Amino acid sequence: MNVDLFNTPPEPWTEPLSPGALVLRQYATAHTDHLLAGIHAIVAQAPFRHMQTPGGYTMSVAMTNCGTAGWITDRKGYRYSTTDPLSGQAWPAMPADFRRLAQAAALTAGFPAFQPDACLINRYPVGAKMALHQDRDERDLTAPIVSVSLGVPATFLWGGLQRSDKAAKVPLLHGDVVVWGGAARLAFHGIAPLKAAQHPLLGEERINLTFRQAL
DNA sequence: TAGTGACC
DNA sequence: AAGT
Repeated sequence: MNVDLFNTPPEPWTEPLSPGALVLRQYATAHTDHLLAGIHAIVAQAPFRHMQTPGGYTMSVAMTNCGTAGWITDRKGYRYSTTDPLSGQAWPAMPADFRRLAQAAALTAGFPAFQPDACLINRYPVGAKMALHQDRDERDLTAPIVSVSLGVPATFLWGGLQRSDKAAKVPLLHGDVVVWGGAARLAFHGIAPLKAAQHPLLGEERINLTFRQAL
């Protein structure tokens, strides 16, 4: 009997999504306590808020940012801003270990030059969703996207380069990391309405960290 | 920032 | 419109 089976944390494993896109299962699991502590400190400086879309609707996902730049949306459009519109101050700094985790994940996925300067923090209450969209507000589209899932499971919608392409449904669990770039950089993606569930660390919510090289 | 396509 |  191998006692180690019960004491060794799970090794991360990798699942290809499409050319240029990879799911790194459990990649962040060993660091989630630390990530959550960092998020709590960031949120104390830059609280979650429900932003408006250019169409005038309020997003169901609550957002904040850390890093040199933060992604924002309002009636005027989508963009990156070096300041938090709520405070007029710079976004909280990106913790060094957040950045290292994102860079290590990018390296594993074949993007050794990733220099993230933006970390969008999305909080999904039960029922929150994100419609299919492309991440296209970044300056250098050769840099990948790194997405870290925390809390209750979600269904990631992974589409193609055309909005009309059928999206695959990919379950994303606490600690999973998705990296996409290259041929997949402009793939449409989203999140299905969050189903009610309980997570030991996060209760009824999901938090997603999206690392980007924005500037 | 709109123009689409899906659609009940 | 990262919306319904």
